[in-house]
Amino acid sequence: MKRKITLKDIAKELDVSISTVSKALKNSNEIGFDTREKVQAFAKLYNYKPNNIAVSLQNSRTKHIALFIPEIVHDFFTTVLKGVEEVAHKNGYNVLVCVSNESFEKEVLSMEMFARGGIVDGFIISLSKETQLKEDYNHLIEIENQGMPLVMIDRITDKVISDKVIVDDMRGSYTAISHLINQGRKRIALITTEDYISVGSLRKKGYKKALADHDIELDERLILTINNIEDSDKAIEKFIRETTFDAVMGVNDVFAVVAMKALQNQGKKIPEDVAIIGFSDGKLLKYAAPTISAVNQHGDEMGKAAAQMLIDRLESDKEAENYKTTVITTTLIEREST
Amino acid sequence: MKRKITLKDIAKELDVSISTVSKALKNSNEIGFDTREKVQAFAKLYNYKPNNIAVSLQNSRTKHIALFIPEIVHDFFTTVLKGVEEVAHKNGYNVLVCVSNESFEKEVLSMEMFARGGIVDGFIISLSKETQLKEDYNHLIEIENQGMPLVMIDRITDKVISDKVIVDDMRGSYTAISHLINQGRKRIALITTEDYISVGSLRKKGYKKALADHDIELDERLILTINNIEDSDKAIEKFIRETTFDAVMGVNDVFAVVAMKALQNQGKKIPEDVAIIGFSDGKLLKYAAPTISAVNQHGDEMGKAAAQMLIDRLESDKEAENYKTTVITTTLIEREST
DNA sequence: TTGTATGCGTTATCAC
DNA sequence: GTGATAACGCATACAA
Repeated sequence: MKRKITLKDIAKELDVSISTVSKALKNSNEIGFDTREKVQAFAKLYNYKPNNIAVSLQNSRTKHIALFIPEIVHDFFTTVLKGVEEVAHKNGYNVLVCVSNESFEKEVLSMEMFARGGIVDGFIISLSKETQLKEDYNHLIEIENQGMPLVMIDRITDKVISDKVIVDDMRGSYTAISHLINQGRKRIALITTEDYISVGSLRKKGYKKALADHDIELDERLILTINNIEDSDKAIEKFIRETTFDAVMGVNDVFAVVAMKALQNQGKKIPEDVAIIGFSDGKLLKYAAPTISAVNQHGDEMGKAAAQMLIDRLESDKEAENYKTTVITTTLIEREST
Repeated sequence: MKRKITLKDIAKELDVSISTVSKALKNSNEIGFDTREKVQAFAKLYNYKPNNIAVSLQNSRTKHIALFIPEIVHDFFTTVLKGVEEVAHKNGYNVLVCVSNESFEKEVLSMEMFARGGIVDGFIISLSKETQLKEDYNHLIEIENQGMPLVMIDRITDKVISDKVIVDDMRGSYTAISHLINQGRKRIALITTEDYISVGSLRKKGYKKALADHDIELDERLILTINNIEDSDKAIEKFIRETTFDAVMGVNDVFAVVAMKALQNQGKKIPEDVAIIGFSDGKLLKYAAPTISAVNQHGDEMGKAAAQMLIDRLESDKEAENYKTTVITTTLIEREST
């Protein structure tokens, strides 16, 4: 194990003091030109890099940020990660990823360990399903009490005051449904998640508002609420067998694509018989046959925005407050299914 | 900013020395029972957690590992990340993710910074395309020279000696093609990447060997090499327009699904007219219509294996050597397209 | 212009 | 049993 070279090593080798080396490497003009040259040359030669740990201990900042996502195998969160990583690296920060797997416990334990251990400087989190169900946000509040910046993204809660990045879920949904209505669709179904999932509930609201604004009566039988993701496929198939409609929106990509398959199996033509729209920025809808229209959430933009907000907090010495909520605008991607 | 509580704080509060507190918290029986109780109670009350940075500085181990992936918006790497994260956390390690974006430069710079800065204890890496093209692996060799463990995964190189986790690409491809042949397919096309991508070239080998072993003459015109991922869609469509075959394998999920769509647009029935098979563990093939058969690479297993190998190296004090290559077996998932 | 001393929070060694 | 001290690698206030 080739030990890493330290200031001390350079100092000894060049027969100067450690602090001289330290200053020389910072090009401080406290140090004579010759010494500076000499030290810098030597450091370059031996490829000296300051030990991050020591620097961190010194100023108690790790230059690491944590990103908590509920589930990685989900195009949306993947793009969020990509966005976060990009902005973080650009600003000299590293990203620690924690996949909560929708588990409250993992979210809480990991968060506490990251926070109290001084492992990261701040957090970006998209809440786990379980957390949203329990409505227990003490771990987040605790983070803030410790003075650590926190940015919530996508799956958020109003119970915690912090910076937030969301998408205009309600509006996106509203626009999509309006689009379907304007195309002449009358009976529009919705496949959604249970209400405790913040985004699902907002999308349902947008759906309802669009219907109301266009004087279409709400028919609760056209709304399918998936409570168990495991057998969502079966639930959707059953729903489609038993319900008739001429358009359907899924609050994510899988719901939309599963619905389409079920409809096709029933001999329905897409989009002639039934129009379909989903939520996603991923490949699933883009490569479906026919391609499926989507409300694009711009996960990468959200990730970038969140990272930037967090870093701004970290770099500013103001005592925080005046928390902001950034709303990323969804865009409707029209494809063959509508 | 509520300062975090330290040993010193506890010591002062309880009027004992810092080292007493330190030992008491470790339940050392050097310390009297009463003092231990008292200290531990106090620590629990104030939720004391040792400062990781200080501990790291002490023993020069961060308990962080870096995962380098070329591209995150790719189901395979996503599942790898999931696997790595799971095993890492189980063993008390955190995962720093770096997305190289297929860029040699980003790979090298990030790697050096992680290594020389003492930010992580070890690396798991899947090489960027550019790195494989340049065949410049000095950064990896440098890592090893510094005595830091390195595990290469999936996109690897023989030029660097280290622990490796791969999938039996050649065999997976061989099995898939043989399967097609046994079904009576005669003209089997292959959509692949350029040879410098290690896995692409292996999959092509498996393809060729399967043909040879079944006495089918190789027709180079049935092989499409995608050199620019950007316009792969167009290249595939053109290929399909100009070439006739009764089966096709794509070396990833996108190639397979794009091929299917192009074929369907031509009025071909899947699988009656043309059988299709892809490489992937993601949703894209699973939710296609018809569902597409796949060589499952088990990204999560690979990730888990890689993380375990790395951690084993880190926790063992042996002077390394005897590097291992773990081969994860692919499995053929038969779906509707074959 | 350079060097000394101190501290960041721990752990470990050694003395009391 | 308990505590003082040094050390990890660096930065910085303060001497010289």
